[in-house]
Amino acid sequence: MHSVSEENYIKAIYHLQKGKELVATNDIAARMDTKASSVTDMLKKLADKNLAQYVPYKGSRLTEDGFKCAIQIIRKHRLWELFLVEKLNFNWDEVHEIAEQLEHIQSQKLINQLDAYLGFPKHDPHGDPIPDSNGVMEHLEQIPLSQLALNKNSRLTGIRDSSTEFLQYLDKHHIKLGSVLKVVDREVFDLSCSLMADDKELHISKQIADKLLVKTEG
Amino acid sequence: MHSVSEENYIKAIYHLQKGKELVATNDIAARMDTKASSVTDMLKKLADKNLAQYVPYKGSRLTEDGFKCAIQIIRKHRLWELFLVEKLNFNWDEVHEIAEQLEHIQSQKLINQLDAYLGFPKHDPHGDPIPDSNGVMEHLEQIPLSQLALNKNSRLTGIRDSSTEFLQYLDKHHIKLGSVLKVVDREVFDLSCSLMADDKELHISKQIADKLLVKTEG
DNA sequence: TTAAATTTTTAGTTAAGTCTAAAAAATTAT
DNA sequence: ATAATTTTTTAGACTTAACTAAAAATTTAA
Ligand SMILES: [Mn+2]
Ligand SMILES: [Mn+2]
Ligand SMILES: [Mn+2]
Ligand SMILES: [Mn+2]
Repeated sequence: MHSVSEENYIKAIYHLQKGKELVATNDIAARMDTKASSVTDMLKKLADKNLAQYVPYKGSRLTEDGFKCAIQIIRKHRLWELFLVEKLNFNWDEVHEIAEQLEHIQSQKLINQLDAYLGFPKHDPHGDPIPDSNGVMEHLEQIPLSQLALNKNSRLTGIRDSSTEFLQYLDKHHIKLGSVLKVVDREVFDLSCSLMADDKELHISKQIADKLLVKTEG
Repeated sequence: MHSVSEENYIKAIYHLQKGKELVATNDIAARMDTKASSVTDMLKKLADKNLAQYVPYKGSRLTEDGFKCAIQIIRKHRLWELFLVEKLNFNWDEVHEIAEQLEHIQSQKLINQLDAYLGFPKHDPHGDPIPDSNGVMEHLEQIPLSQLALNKNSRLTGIRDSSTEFLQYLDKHHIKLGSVLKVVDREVFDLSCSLMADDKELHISKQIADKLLVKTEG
């Protein structure tokens, strides 16, 4: 159907589109570690195929078709990540690279069977929602820990950074999805926080607190 | 490491090499449904990379490196096929195309974990041997049913054709790996055979009998 | 509101992998 | 042994997806 390259551009636009009207060419180039001129070329192709709307010098956005395509790729990516963790004993910091490859395998039946095999899961190993076969996914009400009121109990439901480095930082401090987090103090100077994390004390920077997405408890 | 295209050529040479000293350029082209001129181009590249030995106008053969590479691709192909059948409820006639894609996923850990998950299987859904992580695979003593002596019991251990059409023919007649086959009569005229297949009578052409690989029983 | 800086596009190359058509080599038949 | 046929290679072209360098448009700053 679409080339691997096209799929990667579609995915990048999808992720950058959050909120914005139009996605800047340079932002796509930065995210994909490529040159802006290459992006422009591809945007024209995606526009020809009616996968993206392209306004020269202004930016681009996915069309209905492009959006559907993006959702399917993300569905595949997240199902494969979960498969690797649940069935093949991978750690959550090892799966992204492999899922980047697996998400381009073309077979509707494969992905639907995999979904069933995993029990129609709602979230991937990083807490991100998995679209169902109709492209519908859960929207979680979650806020960054940096915005959580003092002494309020919360549970970690997601993260804003799935890089190996960040995931390993969390592993090191025994923080995982579902961990109970409470901010007991927040420094006015640098907005760093003192936490109770699953009954263990921990002090983290604002930079980290921004990346921890939580749902308030009770 | 190697491109998908390179891997496909390596695999083709491997499969065509059986017995032969050198593989003909045209044979590779026929198997890959491409043109001989494209094959020549690739053979030069494989030779440059020391994956194949290329003798202009004579043919080609895999080097030690190329052979090892081929075995790893075949290991992946067959493990994925088994995964699809065993875990995702695919039929044996549906898995080849998908495995053709999955065999190019690059991750040593992935394939070793998959192997372990499947219980270090020795054979794929079509009876073909699966190389272990060192590239070692079982060599089965098996003969085509067309060469089996009359009234000798045998068991189906492999097939020489994994096309959807042939696999569906076998399904239709309830023949599967492990089926007990006995040739009760063979026509002198066309070498077609009357069989007892798992206690059911069946008459098959020589063309079919050539494709059924069996191991004699008792 | 003009000038400077930034962003984006265009133009021209490159590399991988494919193709067709023609030339060269090898094989087979006379 | 020569001719005809088949196989293989070469030459040149095309497509996709990159790149660099230069031009054009937009945004920001003076
Ligand atoms: Mn990921
Ligand atoms: Mn994820
Ligand atoms: Mn196969
Ligand atoms: Mn097989």
